[in-house]
Amino acid sequence: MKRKPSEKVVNAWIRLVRTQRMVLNTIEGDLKQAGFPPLAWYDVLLEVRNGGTSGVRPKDLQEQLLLAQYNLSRLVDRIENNGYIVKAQSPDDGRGSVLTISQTGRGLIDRMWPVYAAALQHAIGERVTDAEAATLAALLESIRSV
Amino acid sequence: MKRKPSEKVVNAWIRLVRTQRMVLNTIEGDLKQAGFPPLAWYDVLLEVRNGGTSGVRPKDLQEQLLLAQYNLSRLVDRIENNGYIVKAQSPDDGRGSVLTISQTGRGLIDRMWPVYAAALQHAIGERVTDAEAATLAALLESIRSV
DNA sequence: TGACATTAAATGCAATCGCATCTAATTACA
DNA sequence: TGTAATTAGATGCGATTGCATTTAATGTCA
Repeated sequence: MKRKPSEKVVNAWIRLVRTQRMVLNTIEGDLKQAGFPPLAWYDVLLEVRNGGTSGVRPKDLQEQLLLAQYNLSRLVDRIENNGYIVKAQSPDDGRGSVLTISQTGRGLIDRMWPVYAAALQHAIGERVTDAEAATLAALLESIRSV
Repeated sequence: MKRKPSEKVVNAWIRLVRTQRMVLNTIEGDLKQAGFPPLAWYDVLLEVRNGGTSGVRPKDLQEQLLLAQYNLSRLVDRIENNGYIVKAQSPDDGRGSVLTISQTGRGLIDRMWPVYAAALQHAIGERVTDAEAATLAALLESIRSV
């Protein structure tokens, strides 16, 4: 088993970081420009909305979004303090809570999407074909952790 | 010109973020575990070392690494305070400075690399072929800003 | 069962980030 | 050339992150 990555692997990693950073910077910039909260809020709201009426556990969110426990905890706090999600005691597990999206949360996510979408289209959609995007996604997926 | 990204583009972006986050988390974890500073220090040291004896301008570093101006300014401060780089007045431009790597900086970067390399190999190298890594890099490159 | 390990989530505190602004030097150009 | 506009970099201050620890509830297993 090799111990050192090949040049190609290192280069792919560098490109991965730079590209992600670049696209993220433009998205965050556009969102802020439009008066919206950071992208992380959108990510949380989307997952919570997908959880429907039964809600989502913070722990699951954490793993889904790959955020540190304390970061997610406080991110959820902030979003809740702004009224976009509701945090309730979990009926199944006394230690945990369950998050559901509020009506204003639905409104926010719906208003954020056009801005987010336009930024994505401009930063990525206009630069690769759909087939290339699919290949890219597949390659990235193969790197995912076991 | 389309205004909304296709499903494939959105999916590629999601994968891009998650994969980058996952790999970055493991690298940062391994570096810390080994008692080293964050990856950003390595990035800076590498660029500065590549600048050789003539040094590197913070502004160039900033664009290369896609960091915000104030973040790079303070990052450079911290690295300098730890003695790994030297900041001198630029001879060409009275506003700016020029960074060069110190002997201990060279030592640090050399000791960090094996840990960084092993993490990269484990997180990426063992999961894709060299050809796939090259394709990945090329696709990411095509997303780069004009 | 009952003690012990594990897990979900919160939190105090220090470090870092983001924003807005400032300073000093350089560039543009009437 | 003199003045306005731009550029490189630093910095005060509030917000967020990271680390370590805490609290309360579950799981485990003799």
